[in-house]
Amino acid sequence: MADTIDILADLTPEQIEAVTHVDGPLLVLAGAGSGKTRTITRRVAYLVSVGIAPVNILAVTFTNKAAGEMRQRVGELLTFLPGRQRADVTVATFHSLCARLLREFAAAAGLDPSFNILDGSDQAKIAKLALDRAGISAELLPPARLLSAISKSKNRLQLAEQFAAQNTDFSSRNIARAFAAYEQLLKENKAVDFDDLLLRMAMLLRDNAEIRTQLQDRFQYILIDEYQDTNHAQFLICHMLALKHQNICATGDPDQSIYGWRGANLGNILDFEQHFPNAKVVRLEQNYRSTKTILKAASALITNNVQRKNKSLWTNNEQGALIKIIFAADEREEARNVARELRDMFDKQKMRWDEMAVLYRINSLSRVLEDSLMEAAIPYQIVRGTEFYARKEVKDALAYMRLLVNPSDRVSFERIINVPTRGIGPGSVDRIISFAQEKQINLVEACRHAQEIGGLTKKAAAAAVLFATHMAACRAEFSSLINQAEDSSVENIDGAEFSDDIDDADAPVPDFAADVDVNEPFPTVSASSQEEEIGLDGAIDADEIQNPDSSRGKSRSLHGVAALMDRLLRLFKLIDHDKREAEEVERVNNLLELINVAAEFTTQNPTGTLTEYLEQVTLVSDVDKLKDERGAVTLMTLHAAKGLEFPLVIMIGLEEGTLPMSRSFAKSGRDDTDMEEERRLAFVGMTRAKKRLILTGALSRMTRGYGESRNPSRFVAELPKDCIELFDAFRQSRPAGSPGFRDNVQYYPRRPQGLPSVTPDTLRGSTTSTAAFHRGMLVRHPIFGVGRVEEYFENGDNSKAVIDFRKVGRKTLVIAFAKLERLDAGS
DNA sequence: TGTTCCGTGTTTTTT
DNA sequence: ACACGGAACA
Repeated sequence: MADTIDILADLTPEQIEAVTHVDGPLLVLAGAGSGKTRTITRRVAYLVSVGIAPVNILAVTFTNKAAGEMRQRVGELLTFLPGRQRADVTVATFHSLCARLLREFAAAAGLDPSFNILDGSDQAKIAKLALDRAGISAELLPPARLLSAISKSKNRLQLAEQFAAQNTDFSSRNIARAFAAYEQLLKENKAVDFDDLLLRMAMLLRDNAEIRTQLQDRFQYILIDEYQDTNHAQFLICHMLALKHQNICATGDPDQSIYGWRGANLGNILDFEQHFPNAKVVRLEQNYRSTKTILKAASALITNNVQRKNKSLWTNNEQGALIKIIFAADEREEARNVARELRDMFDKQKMRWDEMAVLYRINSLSRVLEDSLMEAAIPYQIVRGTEFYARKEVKDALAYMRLLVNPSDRVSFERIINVPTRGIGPGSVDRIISFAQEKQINLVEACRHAQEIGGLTKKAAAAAVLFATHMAACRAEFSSLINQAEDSSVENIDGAEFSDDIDDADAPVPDFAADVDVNEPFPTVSASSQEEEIGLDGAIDADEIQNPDSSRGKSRSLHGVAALMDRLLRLFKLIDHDKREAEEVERVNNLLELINVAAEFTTQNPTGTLTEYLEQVTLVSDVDKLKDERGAVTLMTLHAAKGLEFPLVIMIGLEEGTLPMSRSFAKSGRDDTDMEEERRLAFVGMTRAKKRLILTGALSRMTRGYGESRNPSRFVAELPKDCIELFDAFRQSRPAGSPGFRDNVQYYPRRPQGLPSVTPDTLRGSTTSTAAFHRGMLVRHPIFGVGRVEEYFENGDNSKAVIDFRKVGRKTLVIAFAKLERLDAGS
């Protein structure tokens, strides 16, 4: 029926073996860069081509981005199928798959189908509350330690009770009590954490034979990617799903296991053949990605791990350049070295910015780097922890939606009941919450009856009632989007409950709200048009928002979640038009962007509910949002880089204490499991590089304000001498026993004092006159956008200006390199 | 009640 | 050095 020629085109014999193995367990041990993604994608297509129904195929990936890409590629390969069926293959991450199934089987899992999924910061809040409730001080048991203990326990499918039974020492008894309080709080909030998604799914499969059989028959062919990073709960889930039909295909690479700290169990992949007898094993050892030099160095490094299955990667690629190793005096100089190397690659090797990446062990290392990249006018994008969905205004807006779906969500309620400030202080909030608990009603319901709550000020009570009224209005208007919450609380709902006519009668929009034009949507902004929306005086034009695009003819109307969000922002006045500071402009832009995300969601998912939307935004990770941004260097952690590749990779912070991290130093008498994971992390980083690899470090690094002296990483010393060239800033002798560079040391030319780090070559093309700047004038920077000059220091070629950029805040720039464009004369 | 300022802890890595 | 939470003030 299908064109299997196409599906098997340009695959190696080993890859074909993996692709065409249809029935029975299969383990694909795929070395770095061995074409694994391609192999499993083709395998899905192959299964369909031999007549297996797409609905019976489940592919589990590590990130949502990987899932999206696979869905797309599989779709492209399945052109022989009608479009409708192409989308029937389930491609998901473990977490999103479990979330989906737990909603489907909520009753059996003992969950409310509209449960919230807590993100990291919500989890931390709950942990603090739990400690509070259990009467344990945060210094006796730090919230982070509690959370890690809970997470470990849940990975083993143990809840508070079993934890208490198994651990009886003093510290564990405290943890057990806090754990129980934590679980109680989750229940009250109708919330689950990330680990719960896995644990509850595993328990459901274990305890409910009927559902287990049903899902086994639904997912007859299962593919699991990045199998080396699965934890015990995930193992149990795939094991139970695959038990009946035994068609499980696991792919992974033990040498790339870097999530042991999160409970990943290397035994899952190492013992696959014991778990699934008669498993076929295919090894992919040819590397298509890197040069011989890079591959040789990475292989040499990983050979130092003892707990390891031997494996030899090889490649037909060119020999390639030596790996540069550059050590600097301190982290600022290291950052300048990085900027110069990037610039060189761009200027001399004609490499595009988006072909380069800088990788580091911990997020905090990106700070200095950003400064020097800005100074050198190198465009970059950062994939990091504090990003879009962690922004306060974004979390606030999402909390409104969560509360709408789930009026018992205390975390969201506490977050936004007084945002924007409406006179309901902490005391009033406590009273409302207690009232809700007493009367066994949800929090929004409690607000509706605020007049009956003793101890509230008139203002607070009125505000609470109004809040409830607005919530009810939204709920009514968008009932078709929100239905799941009703499902659980109302028995045998008839359709009329959700019909439109109930809106006005049940929950009228209060009159006073008429001053907000609730029917006029915000303009949706695309990234490119955002700049235009910002007036030169630094504030978004309120009229632009209120009367969007009438002049452009087509007035776009918002649908689905985007429309709901738009309504929420207006109804609850989440955008303050009076504040006209740069900060507020950014807030507004973030919220507009959030509307865009919602609109996008509705486009891709026309029948998507609010719950599904919220789930998506909670489960996306940083890497998922990594855009293929043309013309920007990518900065990210080594963990985030897994699965990616770049022609040039620069790894920074190659020091003892940073990579490897100091906590991984072998404790006396223990094995060095942690150290081996650090080595794998370095291995993953190195094998991301296709053409060029540069490793850098600093001999002194600022930590908590003061400089600490550092030694070069042992991993550098483990690289074969004929693969590397050393550059060393200083002749300093190093402490005995530290890996040193006594042989063949070339010295990096030191930068003359007082000169900027970037070579004068970079000045070519810059036509900026340094004399033309003064306080108050508006300028545009190619990367940071528009800003106002706050201070200007004239100093010849080294003139600097402090500029307050609307988007990125205040920066100090060297005029000669910053390529600033004058916008007006200022005032 | 809301805002500002100061002292404290904080840095692994993430679904 | 920085961000956050608590205390003091408006």
